[in-house]
Amino acid sequence: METVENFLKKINLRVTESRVQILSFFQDQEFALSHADIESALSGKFDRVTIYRTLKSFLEKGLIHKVLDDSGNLKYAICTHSCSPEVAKHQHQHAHFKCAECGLTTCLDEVQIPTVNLPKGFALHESNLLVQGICADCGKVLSA
Amino acid sequence: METVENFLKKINLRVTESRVQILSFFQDQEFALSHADIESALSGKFDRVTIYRTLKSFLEKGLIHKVLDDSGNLKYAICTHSCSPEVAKHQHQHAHFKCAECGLTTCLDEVQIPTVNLPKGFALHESNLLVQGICADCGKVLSA
DNA sequence: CTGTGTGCAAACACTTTGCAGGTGT
DNA sequence: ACACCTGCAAAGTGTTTGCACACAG
Repeated sequence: METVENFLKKINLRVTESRVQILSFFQDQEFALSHADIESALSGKFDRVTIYRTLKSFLEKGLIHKVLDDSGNLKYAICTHSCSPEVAKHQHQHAHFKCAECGLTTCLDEVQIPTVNLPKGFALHESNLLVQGICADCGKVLSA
Repeated sequence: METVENFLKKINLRVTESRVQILSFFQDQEFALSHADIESALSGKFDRVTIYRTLKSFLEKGLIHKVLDDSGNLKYAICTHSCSPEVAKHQHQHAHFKCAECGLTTCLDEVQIPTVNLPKGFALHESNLLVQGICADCGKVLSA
């Protein structure tokens, strides 16, 4: 078992209150989080700017990854074991589902993104698949 | 052969200078365009706000579709024949490639996005696949 | 002690809204 | 003539930067 504190140390980030709380929040959540989500969840405890900077350093260390959104507001989700921070340039193959009704975005760990055949000379870094629709919970409410 | 003017009439949009020029620009481009791209290409001819509103009405009419971007800035691309504006809710299955070096985003028409198996009760509306890497042109320059 | 992180203020960038006047049909 | 579209101004929202102080190592 790995504490959040040890995890931060391991990747050479100083253990500060905001990092611990934000990272813990990511671990508790099963949904992708936007800056606004974090800000309101930790309401008032930290400055907006600190949250921006914390997200940026987590991104650089490979702790979290971007989750695309069709509204233009990026979200972030914690990297699973498959994205180890040790590897500088690891391949991300992320699939996510966003519900148009409740707006929540979940990771679809089981979905395999096929390797696309790029034209000659193209190099692949990363693939992101965003599936949009209505989740089971919202579907029930809508049809009721 | 279909003129831009006739196309606009067919979908019940008034034929105005800004719509004609923006739609023509989309047709001429093989890349997805952001609001800023359009603004600078048509520099000064139209107000920023007009461009926002034009994009919005094109979107509503199904003339263009959103293209996801990992920078948070949405881009747009013209819908091909497969997205007819007549169909109110047509399935979009778009795959795009974005070059990390030049930043250009191209449609990958030939790539098939597999239908993902969603959990029970989930309804699918749309799938977007964004593949990122280095395009052939930038690859040459970088290795030179 | 030293370098990094934080909070505050301000700048900057992006998008939306209200309104008056102009234009397409 | 009438409804719709445009431009301008302003407000709203999201993000970045500079600087002084605080804190982790």
